[in-house]
Amino acid sequence: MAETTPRRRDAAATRQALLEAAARRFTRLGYERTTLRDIAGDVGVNLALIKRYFGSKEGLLKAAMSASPRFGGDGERPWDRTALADALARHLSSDAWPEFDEHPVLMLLRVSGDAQVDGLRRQALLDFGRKVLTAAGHEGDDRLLEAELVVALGVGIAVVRSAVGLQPLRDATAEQLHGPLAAVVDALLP
Amino acid sequence: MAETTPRRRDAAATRQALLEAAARRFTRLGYERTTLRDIAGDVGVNLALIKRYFGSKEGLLKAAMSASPRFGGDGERPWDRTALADALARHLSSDAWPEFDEHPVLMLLRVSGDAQVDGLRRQALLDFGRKVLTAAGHEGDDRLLEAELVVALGVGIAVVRSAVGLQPLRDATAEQLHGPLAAVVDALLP
DNA sequence: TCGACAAGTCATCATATGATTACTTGCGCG
DNA sequence: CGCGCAAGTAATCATATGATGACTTGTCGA
Repeated sequence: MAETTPRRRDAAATRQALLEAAARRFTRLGYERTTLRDIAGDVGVNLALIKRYFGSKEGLLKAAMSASPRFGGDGERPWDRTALADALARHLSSDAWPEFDEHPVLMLLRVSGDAQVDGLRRQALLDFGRKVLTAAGHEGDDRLLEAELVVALGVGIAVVRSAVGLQPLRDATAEQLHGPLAAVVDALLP
Repeated sequence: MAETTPRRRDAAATRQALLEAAARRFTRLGYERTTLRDIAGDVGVNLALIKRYFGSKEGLLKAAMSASPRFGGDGERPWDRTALADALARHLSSDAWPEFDEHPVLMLLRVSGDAQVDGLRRQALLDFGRKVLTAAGHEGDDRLLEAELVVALGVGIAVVRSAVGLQPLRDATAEQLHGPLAAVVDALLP
């Protein structure tokens, strides 16, 4: 958690480091249990800087959520039918997130209260559902419920792995998850 | 939330009322955001009583978690294969929990930190997984991963419904859920 | 070189909240 | 009736934490 290079007065780098430390703590501990002091401490910087850059704790949260990676968000190609189960298995396996309590989805859930934050969270999951739907080759909204069940399964896996650490799910590899997940996708969105 | 009958100095009733108010708040808001003052206020009683009966906030949480109903816990008959999807659909539909943020499962998740609490939570989900397994007619542990995926789906549905309120899942009835859930169970535990 | 401005720190405040101890009051039993 | 005890209250403390405004210092351009 301590910084590696002393980071000589570089606002952009400091800002970035704060965002990362914040994301880690919000994800692991949730909003209330992470303190600004701890985040500042992680980065090796003074508490007051957070106010300078993000205005408030809520502001920091929003920034961290906006910067957080999303399911199949970034460089990832649009999924097709077979890639869907694949991507799910990869993102949710212990391979991808050995630190089982740092999965980005968890930040969406551990946090609440502010309406704008709720919006971010909601949008992320809506996007994910939409993505599932098109990956499965359904264009209309007639299978939206089923798509949301796939989303729910993804969320549930992340939660169960992290918050509860249930075996054998906690240590399942992408390969082990792939079969069952493909079966579920086929069953729900044939 | 205010009490209905004035409740004349009845320790048992007061204790019970505290447990219920606590469960509601812990479930909706999580551990940190619920305050002892608010719980005491709900019941119309002084803060110090909580200490008297439960020792501490943690103690109250443990008591509330132990008293909370479980998936297929109480009077419910052991499930068989067909009853499983049925029970899942019922417990997770908007029929059963129109107050979508009061589902008992959520208390398991919103809370963390203490080892003993983690144990309670873990045990509840383990029991649930075991129950799924036997309901599906699998005796050994060879399909434990699949059973846990069913558990994860249940958890995920509750989370998505409550924390995010995603449509159409949020308003799905037991009837609407039954088909897809039965399909998933069949796919995972044939 | 040096001075201005952004980057960063310090000290302090206000408040919410859990804990705790001493007190009061209603109820039932003899 | 009245007394003793459990049920309940009041007042107060300690502390953690977010917010803030005034201060210090490093860096970079002219």
